[in-house]
This record gives sequence, C-alpha cells and structure tokens, in this order.
Amino acid sequence: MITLRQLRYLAAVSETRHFGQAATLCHVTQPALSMQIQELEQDLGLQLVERRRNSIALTADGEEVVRRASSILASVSDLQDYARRKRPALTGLLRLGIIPSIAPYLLPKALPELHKHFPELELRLRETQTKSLVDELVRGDLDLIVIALPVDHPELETLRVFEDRFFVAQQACSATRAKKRMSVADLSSQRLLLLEEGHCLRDQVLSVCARSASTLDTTFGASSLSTVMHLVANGYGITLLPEMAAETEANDARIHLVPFCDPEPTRTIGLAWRKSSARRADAEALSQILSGIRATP
Amino acid sequence: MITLRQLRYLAAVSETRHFGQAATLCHVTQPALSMQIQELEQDLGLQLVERRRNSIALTADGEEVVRRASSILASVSDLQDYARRKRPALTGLLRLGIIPSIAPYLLPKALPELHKHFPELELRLRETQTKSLVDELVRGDLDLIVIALPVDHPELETLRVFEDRFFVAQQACSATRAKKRMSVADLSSQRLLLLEEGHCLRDQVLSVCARSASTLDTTFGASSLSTVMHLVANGYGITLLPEMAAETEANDARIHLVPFCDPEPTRTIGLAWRKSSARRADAEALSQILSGIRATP
DNA sequence: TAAAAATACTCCATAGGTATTTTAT
DNA sequence: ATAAAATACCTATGGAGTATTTTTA
Repeated sequence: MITLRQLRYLAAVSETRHFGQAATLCHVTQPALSMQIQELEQDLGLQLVERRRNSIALTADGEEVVRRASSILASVSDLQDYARRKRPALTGLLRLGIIPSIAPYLLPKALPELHKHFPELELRLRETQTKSLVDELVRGDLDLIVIALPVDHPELETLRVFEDRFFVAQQACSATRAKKRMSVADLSSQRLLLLEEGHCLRDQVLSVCARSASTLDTTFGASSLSTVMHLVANGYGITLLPEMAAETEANDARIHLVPFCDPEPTRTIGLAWRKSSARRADAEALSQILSGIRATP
Repeated sequence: MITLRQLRYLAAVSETRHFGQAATLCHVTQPALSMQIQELEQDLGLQLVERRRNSIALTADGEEVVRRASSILASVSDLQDYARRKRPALTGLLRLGIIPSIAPYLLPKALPELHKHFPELELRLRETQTKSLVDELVRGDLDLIVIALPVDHPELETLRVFEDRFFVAQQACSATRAKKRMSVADLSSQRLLLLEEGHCLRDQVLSVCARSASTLDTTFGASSLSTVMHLVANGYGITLLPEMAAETEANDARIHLVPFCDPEPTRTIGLAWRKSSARRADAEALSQILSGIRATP
C-alpha cells in the first residue's frame, strides 16, 4: 500500500537527484530512503529512478509520478494549514527557533507565561544563530523564529515585537562614571569586545558603533555574552549590551551601564515564519506574550 | 505525522457514521480504527467527530477535512491508476474473483498458462457466488471477476470471453442413448437436478429449460456440480452440464452427455471490472489466455 | 440497560539505524 | 579506486488484534 512517506521521499529524490542528500533532507539515513523508494516502485509496478554513477535520473514515469506526488503532498499540506487556522493560536506542536542573544533572557520569563496562557502548546525549542534558523525555517524544519530584524527572504513574513535598547557596558571606574548618557563618539577610543563571527549581535553592535570589522583593534570574539561581560568587568574593554540582557549579565558591581543619548540605538526583536505556513496567528499571540514580558520587567 | 491510512479511516467513518461499520469497511477492528481517528484529531488539533449514543456526527471541521481527505485519496487512486496503465498487463497484484461453476474447470489449465506468459503476475484468488463477487468488486476488494454474463451494474464494465455450451447429462441407459441431439422439449418429463439457490448456473439451467423454480418436482439443491453429477450417474434425474465441466465431471461410464439441437443453449463466460479501475488491459490479456485454453481442450 | 466507542495489553510488521557489500565509472 | 546505492541484520516504534471498561441515550 502506497504511503505519504514514500511520496515525500520521492519528492526529495526528485529535488536532489541524489539518494544520500534526499535522505538528509528527510532526516533519515540513505538505506531507509532507498528502501521506501524501492517499495514505491514495487507498489506502482514502475521503475521511477535510473540509478547511475554520479547522480541519478528520474524515468519519464518517475517524473509524472513526482508531479502527482507533489500535488498530493501539497493538498496534505493545505489540509494541515486549514486545521491550523481553524484551531486556536498556540495549541499543539510549535517548533520555535530563537537566537542565543535572546534565548537566555527572554525564555525564563516567557516559558512560564506561555504555559499559563496556552497550556495546550507543545513547544520544541531550537537555539542557534540567525542564518541557521532562517535556513531551517525555510526548509520547514521550524515553524517560527525569534530573531533580530530585519530578515529579508521572499518566502518569509515577519512581525516586529519590540525595540531592545543598547547600553554601553564598561568597567565601573571613576573616570567614566561621570557621564549620565553617552554618544557613539565617546566609544571611539575604547577597545570594543564582541561576540564571535556569525552572531547577529556582533554585526549590530559594529553597525551602531559605525566601525567595520577591519578597524577593530582586536580579533577576539566570544561565544557568549556572558564571557564578553566578564571581560568587561575585568577591564579588558567595553561592549554594547542589549537591555533585555542587562538584568542577567550586568549584576556584577564592577560593571557600569550607561544609556545612549537620544536617539538611542536599538535592535528590533521580531518573529518570522513562512508565508505559506499559516502561522500568523501563532506569531501574533507569541508577540503579545513577549511584549507583555517586556512591559513588566 | 498525518497518514493516508488515517484519511481512509476517516472517509469510512464519514460514509457509515459508525465506527464499527467503518472498521469493517476498512477490514480492521473498531479499536484500530478508533485509535487512528483519535490520532488524526490529535495531529490536526481539531475535533472531527462528535461521539454520540446511536450513530455519530461529523463536526463542521470534520466535514471539511473529509472533503479534503476524499480529494487526496482520489488523487492517490489516480496515481495508482496511472501506474497501472503504464505498466504491462497482468503484472503485479491482481485480486481475481471466480464463480464455483467455472473455477475448478478453468483454473487448473489457466494458472500454469498465466504463470508461463505473465511470471510477474501475483494472483490472489477468491471463489464464491456471483452476487458476492460483484459486491466485493464494486467495493474495491477485488480487481477482476470471472463470471457468467450478463451482469448489469452501472459501475462495472464487462468483456465477453467465450460461449460455454450446455449438454444434457443423463444416466447412460438404453432408453435414451438413441438420440444424437436433444431439444428442450425432450427434458420436460425428466426430474431436473440443480445446484442450490444462489448459484447462477442453477438460474441459467432453469432459464434454458424454460421452467420456473415453482414447477420443479424437487427442491433439492446440491452445493457442487460434482454432487449433482453423482446423482445423475445413479439415476436420480438429469441435469445440464456446461461443456467446460464435461471433461472433469462426466468421466463416469454411467453418465451420458447429449448435445442440444441448434441453436445450442450456452452460458456466456466473461470478465467484469470497475470502470474506474484501469483494469481493461488486464481483462483483455486474461481473456486471451482463457479463450486460448478453450480453443485447445 | 444496551449499544458503541474508548482503553489496556499483547503481538507482530515494518520503518529506521549501523555495518557492509555491490555496482558502475 | 571511489562514490553511491543496495543489502544484511538488528532494534524499536506503532498498528492491529482480543478482552475489557467506560460512556451515554
């Protein structure tokens, strides 16, 4: 008996023209996928794939079956979308991605709130950098991601949730304590400590400070904000700290946070999802929760 | 993850409005079907069925999901039909029904021939009376049936294969041996031995003899032609024997077969399949085999 | 109360994983 | 020789069966 799984695997083979890659795409091993394709061929009584040395080819029948399979899979996907739109937001499974410079500060407050207001929600969390999150979102491995905007991708829709102000974080010494507010110009002489490459926060901070990577006097890149702040506390340099991280990361007496002069630089925290995924209602409900947390620190 | 099985079970529930009957329709037990329906509701996050005392109702969402499910299942069915049309006839699985008054005479010759010419064919045989065969064919539990025509059903297509002549079978005594050929009128005084109710052969013989069941001088009905012929051999009466059964059933020296005068009465052996099932090529190929056997007795 | 669906459990088929072999260039 | 798919084998998930309980008109 023919199964949707077989059709999904065949569609992946059609996309990649390679059993191994198709298997990866489907999150299974190559033999598992091979077996399902063979079984589909057996069930239909048709050869669908020509196995060749490098890369494979679909037979004419294979192409036609792929066309029909895609249409069936699309209908199934539509059915799932219909169901998702019909049920209340934030119920059932939600695969949520979130970047490392947000997760540890927002989640401890957000998770209890979510559980309180949406007990039916089954969250599956993934924490990694923006680039991976976007890839996985577009691939359909995630449903919704919490990131710093903008993200620009034709298949994605986004929702702005709130602005997260930057503070200057420096060692609490007498020389600097005087200033109530600082401007970007005040930072130019300082050594700027940053996260390692790949973190969007690194790029945002560089952008705020109007510096390019090449003008940095250090190539050091930490893998967590916590590390950066320890360095700041010990006088190795300064950094910009997002407001949401202040409570957690700046409770060391040796750290001194100074706000910027108006207009204060910020990063925009937002949500993104596939346009085709019927997740807008979920995004809006999640946005409510997240702004609520923001409003009551 | 949503499966075609779940959609099939849901469609059955929609048809029957009853879990038990739906389960029967799907050839599974009620708990098995219940579990799948529950899982589908869980996956979609929607209640699809309202469980009530006698019979159940679909929710509004349920109706919509059924509509979409039916469309998906139809597409899958179309895909299977496409595959069947594309591959050579009589390859893969064929669920073949055949009536008891044909099976024992045709199959011993037909099966070796089929295996010889169509080694890829995987036959699943079912022997029962015409009524059941037609029901199972229409229900989709069989692919093709071998019966006596006509069968008249709007969803079925038929193919005539060959005419099977009737012989008069009587005890080999001197009184009757004289005649080379007989007419229906010659039978009127004889006790007619028949198969039990439900066998189409019984009705055909009655029809040939222009008798109605009410005019029979016996209500006896045998469950197999073999029994009838033993009775004939022992002088309990006469019967009409189809030519294809002659070789097997009339090799008793006490049996005497006499052909009819022209035009000889016959039964029409034929095939039937669902119009929608893309089995015409299979039927034609099988017809070839069956007529071939007929031609070389 | 009785009919029907849900639950509990057990078993088995099958999907998937790891390790290895076969195949084709 | 090597990349890629097929095969062998084992494990675990889950679908289905039987027996039973729960539910609701």
